[in-house]
Amino acid sequence: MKKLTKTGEEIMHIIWQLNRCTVSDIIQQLGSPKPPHSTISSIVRILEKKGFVDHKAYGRTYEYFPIISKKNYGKTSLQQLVSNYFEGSMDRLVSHIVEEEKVDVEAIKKILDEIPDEEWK
Amino acid sequence: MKKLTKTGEEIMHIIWQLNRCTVSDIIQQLGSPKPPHSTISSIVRILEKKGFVDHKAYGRTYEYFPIISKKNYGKTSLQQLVSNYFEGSMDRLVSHIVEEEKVDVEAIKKILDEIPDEEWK
DNA sequence: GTTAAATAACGTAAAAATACGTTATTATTA
DNA sequence: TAATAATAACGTATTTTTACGTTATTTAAC
Repeated sequence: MKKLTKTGEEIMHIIWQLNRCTVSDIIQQLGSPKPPHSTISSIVRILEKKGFVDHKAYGRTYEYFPIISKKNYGKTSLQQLVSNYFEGSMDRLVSHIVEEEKVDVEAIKKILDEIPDEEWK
Repeated sequence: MKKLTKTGEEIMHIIWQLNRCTVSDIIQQLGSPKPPHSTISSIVRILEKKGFVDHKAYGRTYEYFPIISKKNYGKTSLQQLVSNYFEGSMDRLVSHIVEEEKVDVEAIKKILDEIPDEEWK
């Protein structure tokens, strides 16, 4: 799976949220100053070329929709991060989170307890 | 902190590992077919421009070294990932890891138990 | 209906990343 | 030491990303 660039990722988040949207819909979500329509248009076209979105034409207007889900992209990114910065070990990542990210151990234990048995692998 | 591109990141990993190195040192670490010296040279120069490495000149040769640590970059990347794909919550990330990444709950509990008290925040 | 404003995608300019040829200097060898 | 090979950074060509101007179509207003 190709990697999103900074701007591409920003726009993808909006597309993921709206699910099906035109370029104008995307611009509406962006804060001021609003970029020109053409700017967002070309970013979306590149996202399509890279395989992140596809479109359906309604008359002259394109409605874009994601073909790679946010969940899927996030999952892949996580795996890549772990592979690159945590020796490929999710265990190490968890250690890091507890030791460096100020996440309370008890909170995590509680999370673990809330997970139904069937998902325990 | 600027984001590494795919190639940039690949080279950074080698620089992190070697710690101080010339362009030739980097090429030596790369598998065949070896890219031209000039290719790696320009990637490293861009890494320097972006603030990931700096260099010290020894005669005509530059010795490069990281000025952003692997640990630091990984940490920042993790935070960004969590912010973008796990609602900014490390807790949610941990849930995901347990539920979707086939990491055994008992293994994590063991990790938690091994962390000394002082680090429990 | 005709004009004006809004909105569409397209093409392309500008900037950044990728990739290498070229040239200069250093090291090797005969 | 002269010729050759190896190795350096630099400059630049190519591709990709970023960003908009332009033109065409649609919608709104009169």
